[in-house]
Amino acid sequence: MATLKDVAREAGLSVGTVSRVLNNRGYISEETRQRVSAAMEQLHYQPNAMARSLSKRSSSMIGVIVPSISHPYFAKVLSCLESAAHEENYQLLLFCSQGKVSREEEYVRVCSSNRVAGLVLCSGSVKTGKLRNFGFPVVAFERHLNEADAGVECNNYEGGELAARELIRAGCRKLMCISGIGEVSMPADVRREGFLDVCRTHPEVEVQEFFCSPEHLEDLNYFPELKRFLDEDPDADGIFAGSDMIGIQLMSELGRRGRRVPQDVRIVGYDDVNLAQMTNPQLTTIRQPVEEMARECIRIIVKAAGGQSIPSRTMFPVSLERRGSTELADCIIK
Amino acid sequence: MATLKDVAREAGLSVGTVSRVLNNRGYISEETRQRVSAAMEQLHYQPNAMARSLSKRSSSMIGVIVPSISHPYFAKVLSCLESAAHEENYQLLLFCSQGKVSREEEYVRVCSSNRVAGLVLCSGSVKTGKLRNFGFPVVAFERHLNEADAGVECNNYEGGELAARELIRAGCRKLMCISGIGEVSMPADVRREGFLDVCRTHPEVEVQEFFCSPEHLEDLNYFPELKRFLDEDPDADGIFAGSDMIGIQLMSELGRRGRRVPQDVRIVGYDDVNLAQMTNPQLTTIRQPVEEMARECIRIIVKAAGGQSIPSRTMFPVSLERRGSTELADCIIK
DNA sequence: TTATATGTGTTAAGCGATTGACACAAAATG
DNA sequence: CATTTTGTGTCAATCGCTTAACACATATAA
Repeated sequence: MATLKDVAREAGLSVGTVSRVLNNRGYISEETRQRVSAAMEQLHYQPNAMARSLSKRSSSMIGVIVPSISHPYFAKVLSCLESAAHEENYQLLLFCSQGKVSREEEYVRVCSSNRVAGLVLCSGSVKTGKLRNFGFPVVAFERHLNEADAGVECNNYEGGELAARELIRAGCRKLMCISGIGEVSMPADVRREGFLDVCRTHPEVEVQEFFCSPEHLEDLNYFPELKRFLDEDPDADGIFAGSDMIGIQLMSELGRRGRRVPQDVRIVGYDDVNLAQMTNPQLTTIRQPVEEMARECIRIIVKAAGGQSIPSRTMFPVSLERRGSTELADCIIK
Repeated sequence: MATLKDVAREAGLSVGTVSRVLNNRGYISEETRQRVSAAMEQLHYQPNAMARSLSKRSSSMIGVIVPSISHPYFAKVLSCLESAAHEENYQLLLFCSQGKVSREEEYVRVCSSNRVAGLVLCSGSVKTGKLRNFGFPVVAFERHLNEADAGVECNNYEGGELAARELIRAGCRKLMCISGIGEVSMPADVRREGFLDVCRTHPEVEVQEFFCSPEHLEDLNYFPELKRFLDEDPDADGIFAGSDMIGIQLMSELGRRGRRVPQDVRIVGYDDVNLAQMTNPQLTTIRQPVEEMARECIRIIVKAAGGQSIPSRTMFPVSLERRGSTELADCIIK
């Protein structure tokens, strides 16, 4: 492949000058610019990103670690991150931890090896001291910060509140709250708190709590657990699902049991993945502004790369997307 | 960050020796190995992948271009690719073309800039001459080869045949064939051919063809088109959906119209994304062995990186996954 | 007419590794 | 004892690009 030197020779210029053109430094005449780009064209020159990164001591790559790629929520996050990164001329180095801490740690090392400009951590939580001083910022996406340098999250407490109010508004009295993740200090925890706090102000409603184990982030199969929950509490009339995936599977299972949504039981999901609009009825859900959140992550990393200081915590609002699973009227017209 | 030099100093060895340990070249005593790894530990040394790549003139990164990340099919492909790449100690550089050729071409250039070990192209098709001689192999995933160096695909013709036979077996006589992509020389084309060829051998069945426009790969919303199709041909009793996403939305829309699946109309999807098992009824579909296909892609690139020659075309078999959307009996028991 | 701004070239060091040539031990083998 | 194998060190070049220092033009402004 052609190198800078070749381009310089072809253009009849020195390497220094060509490099100046590429990096827009110092004074360059229009004519020189033309000659350089002509030569680059001629030779199909592609600057060697490795060499550049080596020189600059940092690359234009951003690491991303997700627990699962095929989970629609993370697929959406990934998609938004890619789009935001592209706008800033960064590339994504993708890693899937499958929820395993050992893989997470390995991937953090690989990121460090590759001198990424930053790391977006959507997965678990590497423990104390493992993250600091890697020379690049670590941004936690919808995770508790632990050792990250910054956190981007949405208002999960408010999300829980919205869900509870929606079910109560629709007339539900016997509620179920199914949390996606059982571990402590996860976003799902805060959602549950918001939900339960609202319920407590309504003495007429009654709530049962259930927990799905976190390993289902990968296989996405919540059916066995959901069946158990529904067996245990068969006549709930309103269910808050900790994620849309739980909500969708819940509707499918309820259908199999002959319970109609929303006539017999109403469901509120969480995340607003695009699948939530592809079920019948469509799933009412708490929407996270994932696009904005992803953009913020990238912006933080770009800022840090530019030597600027970064906000340690950014919180985004959520909103209720009312659809057919809580409102009969919404079932009719699409 | 610590460099090789630092490690050498810390271990009381020379740079050459340490490099030998890292790359397992020449003779090294056990004691030296110990001292090196102790020093690396001490200094939290992470070899600089940029420097290494520059020296070796190739990196351990593999580029992947998909048209959409949030599409469950590509999310699955991506997930399998990541897993396979990890096994071979490669990393994934992720790009989303959104179906735009201009972005594809840009991304191919970025890959070239980054001296990737290879590129897996799951998206569209960069035209003549744009791909050859980049210095790394381009593997087309479920795409026609055009200018790629290798292709990995599954037997789409057989998939179409299987779908037709399944619907006919179930007693359907008035079929619809909805192709996901209208363009020529796409895998969906071959699927349709297989489907139609089988239908032709059954004079008692009648088929209507429909085409969805390819832009829905990104937004995933096929509803408007599907509604039109169903309006046009409201009494079909068997539908072959060109992809599971089409199949799922079809079932949702049919539900809204009061048509029962599988009693009134039977559906066969394509791909077997995990969502196909989360609907009610579950979706019968043609399964692609995506895991194996992804592994093959990575293997091809690793082979090429090792200087070996690579197969220009690899085809995998598909299989029918019979579920509730074509078989009433399968609706009852999960 | 000085100064200052603008445009270009040369040179050399550095980024952090890899790699090969060569030298020189000590240990194992014949 | 001579030879081969094993283990380590030194040195220098290379990968392709960035960047600073310095020199030398010409053009423009004060």
